[in-house]
Amino acid sequence: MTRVDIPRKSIYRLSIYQRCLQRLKENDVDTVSSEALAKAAGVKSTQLRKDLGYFGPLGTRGLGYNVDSLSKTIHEVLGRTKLQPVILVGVGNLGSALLRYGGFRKEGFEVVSSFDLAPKSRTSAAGIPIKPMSQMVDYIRANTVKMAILTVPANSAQGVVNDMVAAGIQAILNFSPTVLDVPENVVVNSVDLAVELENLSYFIR
Amino acid sequence: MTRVDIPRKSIYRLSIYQRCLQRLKENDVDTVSSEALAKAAGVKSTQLRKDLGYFGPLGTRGLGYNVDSLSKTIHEVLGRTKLQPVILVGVGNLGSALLRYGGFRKEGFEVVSSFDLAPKSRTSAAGIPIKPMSQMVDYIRANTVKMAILTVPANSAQGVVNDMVAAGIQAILNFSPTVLDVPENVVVNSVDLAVELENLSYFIR
DNA sequence: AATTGTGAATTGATTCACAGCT
DNA sequence: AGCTGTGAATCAATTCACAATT
Repeated sequence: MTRVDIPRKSIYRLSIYQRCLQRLKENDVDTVSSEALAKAAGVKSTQLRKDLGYFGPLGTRGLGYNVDSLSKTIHEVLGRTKLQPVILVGVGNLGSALLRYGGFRKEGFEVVSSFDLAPKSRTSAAGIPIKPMSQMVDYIRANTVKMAILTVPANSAQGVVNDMVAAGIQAILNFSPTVLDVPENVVVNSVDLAVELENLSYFIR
Repeated sequence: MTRVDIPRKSIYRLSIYQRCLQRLKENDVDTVSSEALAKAAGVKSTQLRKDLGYFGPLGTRGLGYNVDSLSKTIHEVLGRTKLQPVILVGVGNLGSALLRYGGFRKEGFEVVSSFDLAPKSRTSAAGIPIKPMSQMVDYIRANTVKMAILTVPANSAQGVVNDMVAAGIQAILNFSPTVLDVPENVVVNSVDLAVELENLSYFIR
């Protein structure tokens, strides 16, 4: 079973299951049924089982899943076994908020440096270096950084992306309101706040 | 053709087409083929035509789509004909960054007020009122607000949601890292930064 | 007795292929 | 001649149903 034929949405849900498992662990629950976990994650139990099924039999029939070991397995599947360095590019409003929002660290990601065309200071409020854009490419190469968070204005996004991809970035979390063109070995997840709001507004009467 | 049987993903893409049309308009292009527009939006031309097809024949065979009128139609379809009031709940790091980030206004959304358990000041840097949480429900009712941006910690999210839904909120853009339980007439779009990163990390070698 | 794991059936979305306009 | 609009075909994801296992 190669990685490619597992639906991307299943991978997505794995992260959600992981978060639910964490909460169960905090409450000292050590076994959970697909029914219960699915409910917490907001999906059907059959879907949960199908999702987990891609990675081998992980549960015990008649009993359920061991919270601790399932959580460990998902961790491994997602490739989250060690701290992953990430850079953030574009220290404007949103960028600096994300730097301040320390929540990534807890999940195994470390924002090791940020970059901006015209840094207003040398470090962010949270103590993360803010370097001039001109140093980005060298930094990515020197530290073999594979992940980037992109919070630059829409019109400069594609140019920055070309540079980071050439330097070795393989995954981009894009907040710039634009469609990025990348080679197929690079993966992009886009979060467009205006699109999300616009989409919601369709559904209100 | 009722609203319900149009795929949600099509609605999503409408917003993206809209953005591309805007850019074309800025460049004084007045006609565009499905081929060209689809390329700009990063989708196949057949998909674009199918998406638009749900809302009637919008183009001219042999010619393409009129940029201006297509843009207007999408605007209407998305229900974005007048400024839509939105509240933001939870003025922490992320919440205050979003208040500062004025980008919504341009897209037809106005953050009319924000709420926090313990407001540190009466207005945000951008001049948006920050009111105590206890006033949220009355405010929603008094101003018939239908949309909310939720940026509270995970453990208080569900409680806040119950209150806002009871007061009349119909659509929620949720940044709290948790699964929300809402009645089916309420729609939630969740943006979970940690999940997005985790998902990306699966795809890097 | 309970609950997983999984082929088969179903439902949903995308793409094809081409008829129908301009 | 060119390009849209759309039913049919394909491809993908979800759900069902039940045998297998503890």
